[in-house]
Order: sequence, then structure tokens, then C-alpha cells
Amino acid sequence: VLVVLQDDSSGKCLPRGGPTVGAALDTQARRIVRQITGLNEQYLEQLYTLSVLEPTGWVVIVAYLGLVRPDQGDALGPGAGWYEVLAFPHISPPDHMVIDYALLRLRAKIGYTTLAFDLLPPTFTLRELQGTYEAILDRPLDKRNFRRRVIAAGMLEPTGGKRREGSHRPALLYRLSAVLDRETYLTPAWAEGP
Amino acid sequence: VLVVLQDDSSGKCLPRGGPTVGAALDTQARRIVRQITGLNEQYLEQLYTLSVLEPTGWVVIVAYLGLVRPDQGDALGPGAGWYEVLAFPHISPPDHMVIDYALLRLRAKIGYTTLAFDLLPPTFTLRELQGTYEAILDRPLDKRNFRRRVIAAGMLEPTGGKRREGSHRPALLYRLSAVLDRETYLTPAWAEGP
DNA sequence: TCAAAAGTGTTAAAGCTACACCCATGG
DNA sequence: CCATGGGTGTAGCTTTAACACTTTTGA
Repeated sequence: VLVVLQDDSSGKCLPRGGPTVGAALDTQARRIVRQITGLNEQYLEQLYTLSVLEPTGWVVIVAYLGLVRPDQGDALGPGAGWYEVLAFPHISPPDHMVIDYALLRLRAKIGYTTLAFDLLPPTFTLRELQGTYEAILDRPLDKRNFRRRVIAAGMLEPTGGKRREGSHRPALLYRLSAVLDRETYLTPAWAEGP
Repeated sequence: VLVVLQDDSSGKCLPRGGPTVGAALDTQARRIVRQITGLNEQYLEQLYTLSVLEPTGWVVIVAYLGLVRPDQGDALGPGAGWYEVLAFPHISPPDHMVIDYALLRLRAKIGYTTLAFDLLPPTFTLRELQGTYEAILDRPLDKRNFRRRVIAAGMLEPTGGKRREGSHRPALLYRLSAVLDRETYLTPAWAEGP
């Protein structure tokens, strides 16, 4: 599990952007992701708003969590790089807390949502799905129990295709079932206007 | 379950206050609760930050959820009143969403935290505790299962006292066990400075 | 034929739900 | 002695965790 950090006057920090007049918060967050990282995030969720006492005065930061599919390219703009969340370089305490909290939320949320699918291509093998969960939770999962759970949850549809990749049995391909309900997400998904 | 609303130019709205320079967000939230309602909240948690397009331009609102013990008085300042969350008067869409979301979070969170105890006096009967859960969840709970669960969760300590109130068997009194861990709260509890 | 990952069932333990009666008290 | 709310146990069901072998393929 990697996180994007950018260069800062004194080290590394999370990508950050100033406000724009005339746009909703979520829109601004998407803009900042694109401008600073050049990435196309698959999912964006507001995390927490904190106030920080900086040399110039109090600053209010609205933190967001964005998920990026690794197969969508990982080229970053200048001054930015990917870092392991479990061993990232020294950053400011507020940024550190935001990352810790993002990981906490992500870990809790993949348990009752389909968030993990936002980190995979539209079609994938069960092993890839399990690998995504294992990377986020940072612990191994039992293959049989895992498969039984995701199938029982009705999240999967077989595409009918297979993928051969190596000298062994090919894996069946699945896609996320169309009948996911985002109502269990426990995050407000309200329209904020343009 | 009641919510405080105050008078607004065109109806009712959630208590709201402008920013103060030189204070952390949580501190400001506490100040606003005290100033507008005069209440002493037992618990305060940031809910969500939304941007709203008002006649004067975009406004960013950092919404908080505060819990108030009913036994701590319910006298409100002028222009404010208590309303049933399940049947409150017409309010603006953003305020409506904040209330809906607050109730959603509260309902989810009493399941894995000790939040309900913030709505009770330090010492209480099991029936009072169950009543708190039932009011929040808006459905009846089984007495035996409820008692078994809260006791198994190790949340309770008998005080040794009883409470007689009526022509029937007196109820044993409990307090919240000192060994609660707030680490399951899934909310960042970071220090923001003064 | 071998190596390597894909796929597949069962069993035991824990947790959850539903449900009915006796207990202590005041009037 | 009766009305009232306080307190208690059990049985069926569902969910979870642990665990090992067979299948298909390319080299």
C-alpha cells in the first residue's frame, strides 16, 4: 500500500492545494489530485477536517482519501513520489495523522463495502481481489473462507473468461456485480451542486 | 431523540456559528454549542464538512455532533428549541442531511463504542441503558440478550447500590467500567493544540 | 512428470435470536 | 395479595475460523 507524498519546504508532505472560489469541496479535491499528481483517482472520500497552527496562523485542512488503480499508471508530476504507508519518511504530525486515519478508515470500510474493487481493473481474478484485501489489511487471509464470503455477499459475477499466466491452471475472471448497493457506505453522498 | 434547532431568517436551522481566529476547530465547536444553546455537551465529534452555495457565495460548514445528557438540563437560549429527529420541521437541505448523517453515525457507533453512556448519568440502571439504545435505534431490544451483551462486553461495573422507584423490585445500579478503550472509536482523537 | 497456482468442503466454536417465568417491592 | 417492573437460562440457527487435497496448465 503506497501513498503519494510531495516535496515540501522542509521534507515531504501530502499533496495539498489552496481553495478555489466557486467550486464545491469535492470538486476542488478532485482538481487538486489531478493537478498535483496527474493521477485519475477511482474513488474519493472526505476523511476529516483539521485545524493546524502554522507559522502564518491557523489553517483549516479538509483531508480526502483517494484510491488509484495501480494499472492506471503511476507516473507522478515533478516533486512527488510513492511511499510505503507502513514506512514513509518523516512528515509533519498532521499529515502523519491523516495517513494513519486514512488507513484506519480504509481497513474498516473494505469490510462492509466494495471499496476494494476500486483498486482493481473492471475484470479480475479472485486471487487479485484477495491480494488487494491482504495488502490493505496487512495480513494473510484464508483462500477458501475469502472466496466463500465474497461469493456469498453477491458481489461477484463471472465474466466467463479465464486468464492463463504461467505454467499452471488458469484463473476464472470476475467483475463486480451490478447490484452493489452504495447505501452501506456510511458516508454522505449528497449532491453539492456544480 | 431530540435535536436543537434555532430560529433562522426563513424557518429553523441547526445552531451555527462563525469562525474565530486563533482557535482550533474542536474548541470553536464547543464554544458555539455553549454560546447558542447554553448546554453542556458530554461528547463532541466532527461529522462532515460540506460546502454550500448560499446567496452570498460558497460557504464551508464543518458539522459536529454533540451529545447532551437529558439530566443536565434542557433549558435553551432564546430562539432555540428541541425537536424530534424523526419529525422535525422543514429546514434547509444541507441541515437536513447533517441531521440524517448524524443519526446514521450515532446508530452505527453505539454498536461498537460506549457512546450511549455519554447520554446517561454516571450511575444508571440496565433498563435506562437499554432505553437509550432503543431510543437511538428506534426499535425495541430483547431485555435478556441486551443485558448479556453489555455484560459480556465488560462495559459495566456494579456500584453495589440499588434504586427503588415504584411498587416493584429495585434495580441494581451500574457505572461504566473504567477499562473502556476509546481506541475502537474509529475517529481521530488528535491533539490540535490550544 | 514436475512445479505452481487454481479451485473446492467439512467440522467445531462462537455468536445471535427468540422466547417465558420467577423475584422483590409498595400499595 | 396483587400489580409492577427487575431479573434470569436455554435451544436452534447462523456465522466464523481452521484446515488439506485435487485440478489444470506450461515447461
